[in-house]
Amino acid sequence: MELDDTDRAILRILQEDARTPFSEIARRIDMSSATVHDRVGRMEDAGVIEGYHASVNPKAVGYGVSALVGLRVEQGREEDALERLREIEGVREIHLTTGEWDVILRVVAEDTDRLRDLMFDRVANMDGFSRSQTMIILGTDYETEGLPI
Amino acid sequence: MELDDTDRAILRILQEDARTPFSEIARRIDMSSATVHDRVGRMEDAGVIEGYHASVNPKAVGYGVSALVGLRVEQGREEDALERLREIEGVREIHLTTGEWDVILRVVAEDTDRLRDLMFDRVANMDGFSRSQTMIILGTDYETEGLPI
DNA sequence: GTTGAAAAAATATTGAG
DNA sequence: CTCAATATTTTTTCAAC
Repeated sequence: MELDDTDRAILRILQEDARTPFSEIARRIDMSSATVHDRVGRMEDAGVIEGYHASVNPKAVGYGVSALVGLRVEQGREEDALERLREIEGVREIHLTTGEWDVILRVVAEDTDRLRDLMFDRVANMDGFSRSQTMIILGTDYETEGLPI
Repeated sequence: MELDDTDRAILRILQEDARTPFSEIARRIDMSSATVHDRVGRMEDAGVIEGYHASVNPKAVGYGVSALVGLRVEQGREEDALERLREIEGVREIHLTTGEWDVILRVVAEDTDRLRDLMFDRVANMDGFSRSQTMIILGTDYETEGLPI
């Protein structure tokens, strides 16, 4: 789908605050709210907008620790290994990467003890991985909400 | 702020779809929508809910490549280095980590050429970093929307 | 594609238990 | 804290340009 400047302006606003009323978006981009409605609907249908999500403070729901985990996968075990990773609670993202690691996970845990349990009981001892490294996120200095559009 | 099971149920729904009408949430958790409204407002005020964001398909807006970038920061240059990283377009997250890297960035770029520009012109040659490694994300196998609540 | 206006639906507010 | 009822605002639809 081709996006014009109006679409991009709408996306910028919705990335920032997905609950901005269409009437307010319309006012800001100087169009009618029916147009905004129409364009948003088309971007949703086309998969440009993938969804709307509340972002929840991890600490408020008991997750004190985040980490990135690099993994080396044994040859031929990829499919199986990934499938088991997906089932582990606390695993939020699984990325296939170039460089030092084949897979990088992003995980959350209640505290460092639980993170250790997660890593040693469920990941490190899991068949199919030859090496792992846990990089605990001490703090997140910066995080944009969305892409530069 | 203390969260009870009702609050958590609301958070689960809003993480999944931030535009779910309060009336629909009320129906699902078997409460009135005024209650939902009240609880959501309090969770917003308390910072439990940090915001609502549309998630945009990166490819649809021209970002074909994502990467994780590990960086080593020279002693005493941390503040200054981080500040300059924040200003680079395409840098979406800056995490301070334990382990092999001091800082891990998450970046997006239009294509691998642009990623190379970003990395070599703007990051690798930047003062204050002694080593860097770019891990291109070949694909994301799995990504949860939000936390396990 | 866009619009203004009407209809439908949702959210915000109020007052009381 | 929760609710029902009401007031307000937003979303959605639609004929017309």
